[in-house]
Amino acid sequence: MEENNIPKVYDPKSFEKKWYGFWEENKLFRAVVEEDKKPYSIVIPPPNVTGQLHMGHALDNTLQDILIRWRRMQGYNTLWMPGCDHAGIATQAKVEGALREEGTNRYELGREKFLERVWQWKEKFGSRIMSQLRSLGSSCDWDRERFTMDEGCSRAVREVFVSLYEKGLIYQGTRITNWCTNCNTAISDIEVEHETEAGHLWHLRYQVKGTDQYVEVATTRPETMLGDSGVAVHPDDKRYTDLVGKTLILPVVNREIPLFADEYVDMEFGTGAVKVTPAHDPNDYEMGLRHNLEQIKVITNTGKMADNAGKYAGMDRYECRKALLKDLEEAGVLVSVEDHEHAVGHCSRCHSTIEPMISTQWFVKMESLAKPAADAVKNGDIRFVPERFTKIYCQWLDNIRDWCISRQLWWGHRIPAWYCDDCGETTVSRVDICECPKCSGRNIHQDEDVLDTWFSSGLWPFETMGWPDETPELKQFYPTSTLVTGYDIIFFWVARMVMMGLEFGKDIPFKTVYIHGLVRDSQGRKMSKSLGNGIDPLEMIDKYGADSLRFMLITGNTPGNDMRFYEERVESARNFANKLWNASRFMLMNLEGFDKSFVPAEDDFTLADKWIMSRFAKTAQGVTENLEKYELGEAGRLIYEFSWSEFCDWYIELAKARLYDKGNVRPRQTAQYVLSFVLEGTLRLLHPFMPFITEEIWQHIPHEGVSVMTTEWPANDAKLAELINEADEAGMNTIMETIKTIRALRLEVNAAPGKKSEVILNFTEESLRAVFAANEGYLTVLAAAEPVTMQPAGAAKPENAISGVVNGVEIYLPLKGLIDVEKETARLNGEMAKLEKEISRLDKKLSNQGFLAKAPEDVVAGEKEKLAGYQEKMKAVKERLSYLAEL
RNA sequence: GGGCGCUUAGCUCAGCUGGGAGAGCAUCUGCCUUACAAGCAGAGGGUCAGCGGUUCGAUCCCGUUAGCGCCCACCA
Repeated sequence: MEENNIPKVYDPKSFEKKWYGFWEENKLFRAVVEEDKKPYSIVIPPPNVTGQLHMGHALDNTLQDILIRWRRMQGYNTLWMPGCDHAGIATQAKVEGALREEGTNRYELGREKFLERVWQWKEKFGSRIMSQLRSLGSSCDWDRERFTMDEGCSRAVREVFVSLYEKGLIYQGTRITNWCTNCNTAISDIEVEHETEAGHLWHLRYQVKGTDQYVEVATTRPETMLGDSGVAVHPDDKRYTDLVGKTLILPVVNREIPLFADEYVDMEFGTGAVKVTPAHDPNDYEMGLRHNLEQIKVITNTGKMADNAGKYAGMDRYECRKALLKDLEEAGVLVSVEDHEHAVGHCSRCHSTIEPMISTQWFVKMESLAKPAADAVKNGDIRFVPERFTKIYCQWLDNIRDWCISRQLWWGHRIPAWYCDDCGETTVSRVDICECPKCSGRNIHQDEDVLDTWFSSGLWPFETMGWPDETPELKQFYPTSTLVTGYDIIFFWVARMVMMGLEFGKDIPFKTVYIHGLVRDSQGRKMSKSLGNGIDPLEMIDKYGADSLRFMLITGNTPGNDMRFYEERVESARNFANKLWNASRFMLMNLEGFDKSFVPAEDDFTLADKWIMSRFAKTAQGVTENLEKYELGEAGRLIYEFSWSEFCDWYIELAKARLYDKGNVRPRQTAQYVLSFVLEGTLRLLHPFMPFITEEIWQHIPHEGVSVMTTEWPANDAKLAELINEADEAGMNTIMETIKTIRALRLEVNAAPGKKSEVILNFTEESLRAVFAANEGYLTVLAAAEPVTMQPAGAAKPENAISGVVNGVEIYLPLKGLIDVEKETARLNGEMAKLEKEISRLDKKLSNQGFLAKAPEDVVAGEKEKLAGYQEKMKAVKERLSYLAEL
């Protein structure tokens, strides 16, 4: 931005990359441990290396960057730790997809070669993501970039796994888990999404052995009958009392199965008799254990019918259902079918229907870990913003079940367990072993499975700081200050981090959890690949600049709520940037002769100077307060309003006269001083929100220091408070109100824009006259008022004029020609109606004894003042009306 | 079956410890006024979802109803 040749339009592309490079070269994001400095730290929610950043990431990282940049300016020693997540199942699926297109698959490739491919993928997308974060402006300490599968994280994972195993909190078990037949792996409970679906309830009858009697059962999944090993009824169910203990013949299969009683059964539902399939239903599994039933697995890991399914073997589970139902019907076993809505579990990754399946998996015992994690939030050590997420978090932890952590995948942290083929011993070890510690046999092999991705993400806050070593980083930056993330991963990630942090980090992992919502499309739909409604943040950055995107994402919505993405709103943020750009351009064009050392004396300042500085001080305070409350949107809005509606719309206009009058040096220098002071301060306030444009402008206007990002946060300065001046603000407000009224009146009479209007002001509040007299020029410049006659309240009022009134001032625009009496009367009548409404409201309020007795004094005084103001206006309006009536 | 959120201007949303509503976009009227037409100056538009309650006073607090959305949940 050279003074002679300042681009007229804001062009973010011309400088965003440049400044990011500048910040990095100067190591301004670098966090260095300095024990005497107060720390502020954030660990990034590591984006998955599956692909590229979406709008949700843009929001998440903008929020973090604002907090980090703000705290940095406040003088904290800030650390923003960046990195990526290996995202086991998701990334593996991506690479497998790529292989499929090449006509091969991971089994053909083999484990080792496959993993090489995934690492290649990781390199490509990991660096792409990091470069996208840079485009957004994220001020991460890149020298510390981590990956959940790098050496350090792997060591931490190993340590935690073994340690939990030694404590008896990790165990291996063969039991029923959620199985995704498509991903071909077990998944944890929270990876199952339940959806209500319209299905059927098929009623089947099972013959009681050796009799003509039948027991009717109802099922939503008839194909599982092939694996039935019993039928259960409630012990109190009189209908079945006589039959309990009898044997039934399972149709088609002709297996003999027991009819038994179990409390679990709901007598009200269906027929009160439940077919029991221990191998394919969690409840049946439990009943099976209680009654020692056989577990007959009739569905394979890939969703086909198993060999023991007789003629149905090899069929897909749904094909089998169809075929079986036909057979059952023909055999007269199918009694009836009714429509039935029920919740069906789906894989959160691929959305295929989950099949409960018995398999051997590793689990974490959660109870003893969950309790302290819930307590940390209940007792306030960790705070959720917004607060309502506390309940959601606690409810989950209070009802937690064991966590299945093994996955039948290749991409991930391999489970550090070895099996001895000679003696059968299982060894869990911190280091790889090649010999069985029990029998010294060398016929050992490592567990094939890998850990749930969230197992390593759960260690993120301390594993990235060097744990299990006791590092200076841990000492200074752990616990971290704030965690910023979406509500969708509170259970997956936040809760796990708290549990792991308390258990291994020996402290909570973060003090505040700042939760944001989802970014949806303009119709409120989730952005997704399949819908094709996703909007690429980079595309928006390319079109409008990162600052505009950032500003759009954090304003106009409230913490924890979803937001809709409208390109129009990015455009409007861009317009704001452009406004700022031009304000700076204006200043630079008028900075000739600027003297850095010049400091105005108290009486050099005009009313407008003092007013804008007071407004700036209040804005700085308001912004700070809102940032402290995590109301980033409100903070951004305050800056927007101040810089546009006050600084640009009023102050710049008012400063022009002095700036253009080059012969009058001191007033001109004062205007330059104030302009520069306020603009520079505003840039600092805005920097966390819009880092690029603020740097670009700041570097071109008078400044001290290397970068705006290392300047002091304005509200830190105690002197700022001294700028606040209520009396000057009040005086200026009256002038502004007067100007607006004159503008409206001029429009009313279609005054030619270029022509001045004569204005007569009668002051009912005499003290205002001096204020106006000293600043008469404001009216001329901003309201085209000339000449302006100022007189006391009692002075004669102009006859042929239209009028307006603000508190303390009656305003008259004398007209050369005749006034349109009818039109003016109508206008004033409208005015009067509004005033009457207000006055009667306040009258009523102030004659209410209860109000007078119970409302706070200042409120009563305020209402009285308002009433007096309205009454005064009313008086003026009525006078005018009666005057008009006489014409 | 529990729990939560939302309902405010035509649209999208603010309104943070109760003193009678704001922004952006859209609409209408004037303006190419030497920073900015990505702009300037004006204007219109809302019984703050319905009903009850607390209070001197409710968009805000409590209860309730309705609509929408989300989360949790092992009734076949």
